[in-house]
Amino acid sequence: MLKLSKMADYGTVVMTAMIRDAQRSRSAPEIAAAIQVPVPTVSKILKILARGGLVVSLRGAKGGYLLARSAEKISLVDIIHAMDGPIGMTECSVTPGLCVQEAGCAVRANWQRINQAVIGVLQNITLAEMITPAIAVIRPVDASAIMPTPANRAPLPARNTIPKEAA
Amino acid sequence: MLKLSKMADYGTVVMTAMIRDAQRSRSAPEIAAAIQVPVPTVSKILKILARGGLVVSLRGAKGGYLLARSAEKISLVDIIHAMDGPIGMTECSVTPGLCVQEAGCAVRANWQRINQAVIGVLQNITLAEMITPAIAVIRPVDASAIMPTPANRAPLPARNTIPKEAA
DNA sequence: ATTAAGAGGACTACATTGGTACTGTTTAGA
DNA sequence: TCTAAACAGTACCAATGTAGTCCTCTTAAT
Repeated sequence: MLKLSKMADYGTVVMTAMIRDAQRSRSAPEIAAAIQVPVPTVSKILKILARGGLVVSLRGAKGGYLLARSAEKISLVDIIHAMDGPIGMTECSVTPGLCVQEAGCAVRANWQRINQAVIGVLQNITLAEMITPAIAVIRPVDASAIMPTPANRAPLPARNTIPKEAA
Repeated sequence: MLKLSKMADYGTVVMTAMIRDAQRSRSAPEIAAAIQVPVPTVSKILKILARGGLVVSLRGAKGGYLLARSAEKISLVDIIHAMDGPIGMTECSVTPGLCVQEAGCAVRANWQRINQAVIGVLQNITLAEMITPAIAVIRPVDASAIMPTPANRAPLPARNTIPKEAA
């Protein structure tokens, strides 16, 4: 379904929970309680985010986590990248040398551009914006694209085998 | 890693292989040979594409497949949607009612808009463009186009995808 | 009638994901 | 100095999803 992992999803949730009163450090159990997610899971997520440099950890008693920088300076790509790794629509556009026909493949180059466009969308959305009632602007995309959703159920032209499902 | 499935990837490859001489029907084995992918796999992909209305099948001896419409009129969302199902960054932005959390979840509404933006990028790229040396443009857009999505002010029951846990 | 081709499932093997547990390390405070 | 709270790292398991194959049935040209 082309969706990001639950962990990346949780990642944004965890981080949004840290925006308010951002200078106060919070323990994993506290955050877990706030967002209603099991403590071990939240703990795991925070560790990953910490490794990604998005949150800062304070060890020891009275320790906890803080956002590493202000929510306006954290983008969705940052979070997704930390939680899920690189964003790439196709394997070959991230890891070269997997495909026999890489050399003469125009498709691959195009996928790489598309990746950039998608990343662009995500890059321009900040953590801070995620808790606003409605994102002000989603900057880099293609306008005419937005319009309606797919609904492109093809008209099925000239075919010779239809009877079955007409029933 | 936020990537689309191999099947969707293959889907685009299969379809690009059908662009040249598009009015000639091709059998699954023929296409498989052209793109160097096992016949059963290509066959499966073509069946899915046919169900999605992107290719037309001709049964019987001398049968095969044809693009259902011109490559300029087939977009990447069409293909991805046919192969992978709906595009949604988070589960909750596609299937409501999965998450136990406070009602004022602005995050969810924002994910829905982001989805639209990503879909927008994909929708504006045609199959025909995928075989050009480089996509002409991925035109920049302004998000006001994205805003006018239907009822966002709906009573959001759930936050994100949080499985039933708080028993 | 024969045969090439697609349709539709069923099935298997594998990889990834989500979630948990355990052990160690750090540090505030009694 | 001792204790307890809290993070760090890793290993593990269960469930799910994906990729790929195969088999049988139907369709249609010759």
